[in-house]
Amino acid sequence: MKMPANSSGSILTANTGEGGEKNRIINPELWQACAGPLVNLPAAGSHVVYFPQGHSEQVAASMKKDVDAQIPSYPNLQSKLLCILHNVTLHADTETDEVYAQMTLQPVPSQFDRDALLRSDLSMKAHKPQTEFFCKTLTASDTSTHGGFSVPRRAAEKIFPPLDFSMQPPAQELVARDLHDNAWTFRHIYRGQPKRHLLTTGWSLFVSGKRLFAGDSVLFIRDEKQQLLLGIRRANRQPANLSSSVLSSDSMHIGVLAAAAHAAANNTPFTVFYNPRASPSEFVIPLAKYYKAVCSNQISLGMRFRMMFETEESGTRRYMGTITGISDLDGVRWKNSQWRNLQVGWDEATAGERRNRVSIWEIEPIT
Amino acid sequence: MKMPANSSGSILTANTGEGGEKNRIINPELWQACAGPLVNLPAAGSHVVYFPQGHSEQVAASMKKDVDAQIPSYPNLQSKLLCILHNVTLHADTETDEVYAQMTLQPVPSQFDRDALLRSDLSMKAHKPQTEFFCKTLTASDTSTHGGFSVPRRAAEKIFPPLDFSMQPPAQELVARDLHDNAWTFRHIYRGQPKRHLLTTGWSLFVSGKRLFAGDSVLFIRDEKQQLLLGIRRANRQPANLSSSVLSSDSMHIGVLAAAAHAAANNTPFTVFYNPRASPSEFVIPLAKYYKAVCSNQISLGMRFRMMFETEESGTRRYMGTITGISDLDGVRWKNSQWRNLQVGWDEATAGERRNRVSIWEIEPIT
DNA sequence: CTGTAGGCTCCCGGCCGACAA
DNA sequence: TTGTCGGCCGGGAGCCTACAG
Repeated sequence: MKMPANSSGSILTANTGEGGEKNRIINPELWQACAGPLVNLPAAGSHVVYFPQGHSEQVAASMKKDVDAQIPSYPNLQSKLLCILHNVTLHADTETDEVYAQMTLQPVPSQFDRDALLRSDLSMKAHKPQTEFFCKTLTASDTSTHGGFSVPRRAAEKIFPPLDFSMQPPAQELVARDLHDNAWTFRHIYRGQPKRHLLTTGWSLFVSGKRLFAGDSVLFIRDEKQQLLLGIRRANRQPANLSSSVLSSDSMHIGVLAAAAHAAANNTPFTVFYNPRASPSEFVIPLAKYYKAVCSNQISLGMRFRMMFETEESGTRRYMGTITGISDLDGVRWKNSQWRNLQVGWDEATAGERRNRVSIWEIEPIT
Repeated sequence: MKMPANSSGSILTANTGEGGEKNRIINPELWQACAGPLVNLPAAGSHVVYFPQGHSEQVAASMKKDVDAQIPSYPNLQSKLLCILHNVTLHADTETDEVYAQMTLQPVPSQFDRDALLRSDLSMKAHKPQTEFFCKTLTASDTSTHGGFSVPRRAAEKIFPPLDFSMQPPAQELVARDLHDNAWTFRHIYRGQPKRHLLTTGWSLFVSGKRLFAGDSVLFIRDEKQQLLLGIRRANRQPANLSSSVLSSDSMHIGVLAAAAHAAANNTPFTVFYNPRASPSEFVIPLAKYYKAVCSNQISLGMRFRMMFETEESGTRRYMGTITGISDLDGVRWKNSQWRNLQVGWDEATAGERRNRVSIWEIEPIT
C-alpha cells in the first residue's frame, strides 16, 4: 500500500485505481461536477472523522440491502474514529462512469491536536468556485435514435466556443473528453425555426456508447485550459450492481467493520471507497467541520435549522426544518453514536423524499 | 436469513438472490451447462469442508488483485471448517449472465459423524448424466452484423426440433429461454449450397442484447420438458468487475475471513458466493470427497496422478502429472493447510496454463 | 461441413423544418 | 425557448449464394 508523502499538495489528487484502470489522471473539476455541488472531499494530509456506521450505510445502499441482524457487533470499534487522511484519489467506473473516491485513512490517538485542527480548517476553506458548467436531463427526443441533442440556449452560449454566425447555418465541430479521457466529437449546429443549438452527428454514438436513457443527465464544463469536458449522471434507476456475485452483503458489512476495527486496534492504515451518488451521507468528515458543529451547535428539541440539498439541475438550495428528536439510529450496535442521531421534520410538505434523520454537522442552526 | 428444512430435496435448489432479482427459479440444468462439466455442487443438507483460503483466492481472482500484506491473519480461523450446508441457490448476474451459487454454511464441531459422511456420500453419487447439449464458440461471422449464426450440423440435429423437409427451404421458428427466463426467438432455416443449418432473424438481437463477441460461446440444451434453453459463456477477456467501487479489495478479503471466523467461533451460519468460472478451484468440498481423498491417497514425492480438465468445447479430458513437492502455499497465514499444498508437474509440455499447485481431492492417484 | 465474402434489398438511423407548449 | 413529430434520404443491417479450406 503506497503512502505518498505529499500531505500538502492540491485538495484533490487524482490517480490510478486498485485494479486495471490505466495510469490516468481523472480531471478533478469534471469529477466534482459529476459528484454534485454538495460533495466536498477533505484534503490529503488533513485530519478527519470516520464513521463506520455511515460507511456501512453506503454498502447497504449500493447493495440495496439493509444491514442484517447476522452482522456481529464490534464492541471495541467506536462509532467514530479520528484519522489522518493520507491519500485521496479520484476514480470513475470504466463501465458506468460512476464517480467515486478512494481514501487511505489511518486512525490516530484521539487527543486534541490544535495543529491538526488548523490544517483541517484550511482544507475546508479551499472550496473552489463552481466552474463554467451546465447539466441537462435528457428528454425522450434527446435519447431517441430519431434525432440529436437539443442544447439549452444559455448553456451553449456559456460553455461552447462561439459560432461563426456568418456561416449559413452556423456550425462547428466540438470535441469533448469524458472522465476516462476518451474524446467524443459532435457537430454543433444552430438552425431550425425558431433557431436553436443542436448536437447532431456523433451524438447518438455517445448515447449508445454510454448507454444513456431519458432521465439520465449529461453535463458539460470548460476547464481552466478552456478544454471542453463532458460527464454523465444516471437517473436513480434500479438495476445497480445489486449483488456483486463476489461477496455476500453480510461479508461486505463485516469487511467494513473488521477492517476499521483492525486498523483502529493497531493504528494502521485502511482503505475506503466513497461513492458520492450512492451514499446518503458523507462518512468521512473534516475534523474542523466536525468540531465546529459539535462545539458551536447547541442542539435542543424544537430547534430550527437549515440544510443544503441538491436541486434537479445540479444547483443547491436550502430547506428549513425543526429538530423533533434526539436518539440513536441503532441503539443496539451503535449506542450514543452521533451518526444521524437527530430526528427532524421539514417545513415544506413536498419534503417526502428528504431524510428524517441527519447528523449535526449537516445542518446550520438558525441564529 | 432463511433456512429451509428441506435437507433432502433435489441436488440443486434454485432460488431468488439477495438483491432485486425477482422470485425466479433458475433452471438447474442450464445453470450446470453454463458452469461447465467439472462443477458439481454439494447437496443442501450435506456436510462439506470449507476452505477460507480458496474463498479468498476467488475474491482475488474476481478483483484481479492479489491478497495484500495488509490483511491481518486470523490465528483463530482454521484453514478448513467442517460445515453443514443449509442451502444452495443458483443465480445468474442480470447484466452479464455470469452464473454463481449462494451457499449458506454453518460450522459444526468437527467430530467424526458417520451419518453425515453417508449423506454427503449420497449427494456425490447423484451426478446427473449430461443432458442433451451443445456448445459453440462464436466465430467472426457469427457475431458480425452481416449475417446470422451457423449451427453445427450435429448440434442442430440433436437439439433442435426436426425440420419439415417438405418445405422449400425447410425452416421453422425456434423459441429458447435464457437463465433469466427471457424468451429469444430465432428463424431456423436449412439452406445454402452445400446445405447447412442457420439461425437468421432474431440472432443479431441476441448477440447485441447479450453483448457477445467472437470467442464467446453459446450453448443450447433441451430440458426434461423438451423445452429449448440457451446460455452463454464469455471468453476470459479482461474487463471483469475490476474494482467494485463499493469495497476495497482489502476489506473484501477481511470480510471473507472475519465472516468465517465469526461463524466458526459462534457456530452460526454464514453465506458465501461460489463463482465457478471465476474461481480457480472449488472451495466448498463435499465431506465424503474430502475424506476419500485424504484417507485413501497416500501422497509422496514422485507420485503419478491424473486430473480432469475442461476442454475447449465443454468436454472433459484427463491430464497426467507427477507430484514434485509438498509445501504450504502461504506459510505465514495458512500454515499446514491442505489447500493446494501439492506442487505438480505435467506430462505434456503444452500444459503451460495448467496450475502448478493442486489440492489432494482434485487428483486421482494412478494405482 | 462450415467460415468468409460479395451482392442485393429495404428498413431505420439520422438530418431537416413545422408546430405547439 | 425547446420537446416532439412528419418528411425524406442514404448507409448499413441482414438475407441470400458462391467458394474455399
